[in-house]
Amino acid sequence: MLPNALRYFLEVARIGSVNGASERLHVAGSAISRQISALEMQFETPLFERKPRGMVLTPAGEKLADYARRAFLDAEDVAAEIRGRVDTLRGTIRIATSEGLANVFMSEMAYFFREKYPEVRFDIHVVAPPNIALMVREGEVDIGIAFAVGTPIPVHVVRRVRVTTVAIMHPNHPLAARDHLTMADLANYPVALSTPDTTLRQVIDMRCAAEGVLLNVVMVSSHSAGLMHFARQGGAIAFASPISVRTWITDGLLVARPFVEDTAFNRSLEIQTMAARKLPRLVDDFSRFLADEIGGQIAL
Amino acid sequence: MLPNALRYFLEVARIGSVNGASERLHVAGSAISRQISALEMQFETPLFERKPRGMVLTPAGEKLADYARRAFLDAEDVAAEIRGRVDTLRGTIRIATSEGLANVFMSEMAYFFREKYPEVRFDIHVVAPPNIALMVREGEVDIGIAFAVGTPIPVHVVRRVRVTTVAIMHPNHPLAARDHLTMADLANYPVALSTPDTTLRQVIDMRCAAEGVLLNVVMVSSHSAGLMHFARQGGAIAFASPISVRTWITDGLLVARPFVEDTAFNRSLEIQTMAARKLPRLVDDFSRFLADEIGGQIAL
DNA sequence: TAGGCCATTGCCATAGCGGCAATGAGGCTC
DNA sequence: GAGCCTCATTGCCGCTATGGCAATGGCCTA
Repeated sequence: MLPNALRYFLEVARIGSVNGASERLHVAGSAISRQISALEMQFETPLFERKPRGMVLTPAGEKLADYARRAFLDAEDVAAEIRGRVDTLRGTIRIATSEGLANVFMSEMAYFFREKYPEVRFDIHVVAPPNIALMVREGEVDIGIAFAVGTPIPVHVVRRVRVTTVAIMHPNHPLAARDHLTMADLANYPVALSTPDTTLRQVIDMRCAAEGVLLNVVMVSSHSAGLMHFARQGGAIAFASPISVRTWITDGLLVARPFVEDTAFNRSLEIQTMAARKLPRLVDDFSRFLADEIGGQIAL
Repeated sequence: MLPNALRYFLEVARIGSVNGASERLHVAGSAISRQISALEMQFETPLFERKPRGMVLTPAGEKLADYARRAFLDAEDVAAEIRGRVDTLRGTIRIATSEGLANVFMSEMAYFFREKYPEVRFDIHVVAPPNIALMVREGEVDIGIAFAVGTPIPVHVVRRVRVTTVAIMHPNHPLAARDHLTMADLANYPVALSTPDTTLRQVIDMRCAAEGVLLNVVMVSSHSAGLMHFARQGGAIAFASPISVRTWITDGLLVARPFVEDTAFNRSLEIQTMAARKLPRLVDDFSRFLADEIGGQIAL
């Protein structure tokens, strides 16, 4: 459907070397090298920088790669459509998100969406937050759901919503009686934190630094669901965004207490799709559905 | 850049015959026929209906053609971008519109837009109204500006605005003293109409029929600018939408008087782009600019 | 019924593509 | 600092796929 040159080019961009792409594509490296040269001739500019350890895209190459990725995804969708499959309401939605969001939030969203589209299948990739936008950009997933991080990956943000951070605790916890908390309030109680590479941890650290508070950290985990269960058993106070724990709160298993002065140190939740990509009908519907849902939750 | 098969396919779709495409592309008809067969093999479905007088797309073929057109335009844009030309603010915007809109409205819009982007060039195609959406769809122009007609051409409508119809006359015309008019008011004066294939004429005819009024028609022309000048000289009352005559009104050369009960028999002005196409930066800017402008004029 | 326009098919030449092996450039290690 | 390893690139060769030409058969029109 699309010329091999573009396929090779894209694979080299992904893998970072001709030989690597050669193995993966089962095509001789020479052939790949030639096709890329041809493209560079055609555009009259180098598409890769030749580094000693492989090849990395030049700015021009980035542009072409963006185009090629779009074109391939688009072609796939069209082919599926023409073949009669996946016309509107059945199909797979590929999502990349972080562990904290995959747990409650994505489960809920998937559940509700499937009430409208029972034939939908979800492929949920739980990956490190900085990789989410990358996967969206490379077309490995259709939708990324992530807390915005200072990275300027050029993806399309369908919606961005500021979410607060709340303290999560057992319903009988002494602080559960309070309406609002400060970091200083927590200093006397054990807390459970996520690892420093998470956005959640970063806002908590910033807040502590700002208030000059040293927390009594009894658990650090990269698995937020584990932290929540730990808090549920009364072991510590944990932290989360409201949407990450919604059902647990409404079920009364945990209580969430907001912090005073909640405007600072908040995160932005983003729904991301590939820039300029024509989304398949189903994916588009889901992205709108998500946008509506988190739009409604912005008030909490 | 893209496979020849798609180029051939698209040309056959455009022209409607293999032989026609053969001449145009300087490629043997047999080669074209083969490539199309190959595509049909690949998709396991016919893309054309073979009629005695040529070939017309099947629904599956339509889908593929839409894709191919997008891909080619997109590829062109990317190529231009990579080559360094047309990065952001210089370039050509191709527009299809009707004669009535090309006259005052497009001139104004182009003029104002060029104040922000002095390097812009406009290619304005004045065509019969039903062809505007077709040209947009086939990618022959970037933007279509047209009054909505009951045709279900699948293009993307950036904005749709209901526009009223007003009577246009010399400032000294007796009816210029009135605030609002009915069709019956006009019956005693000579009027100038556009040809029956225009949307403007259609709403006027409908309005006359509804009110049971027979107009004193002294001129019919397919050239709306001529009708306006005729009105300006006092020869007759003409008709237009407010945006089509704006500068003439503000300059005091003509006066426009609205009709009572203006909700019925109005037209919708549409700004159209190719469905699901990634617009070049400049074109996108202009479409937003237009949308803002006509959005602001909806009140008139 | 003859002629014209249409797409398709068979046959052939060739340009383009991919495989293999050699070359050369640039780090890494001992 | 010498040898080795990992790269990408180039020359050569075989093959596939593509395009040109001419012939065929279907369908409509004069």
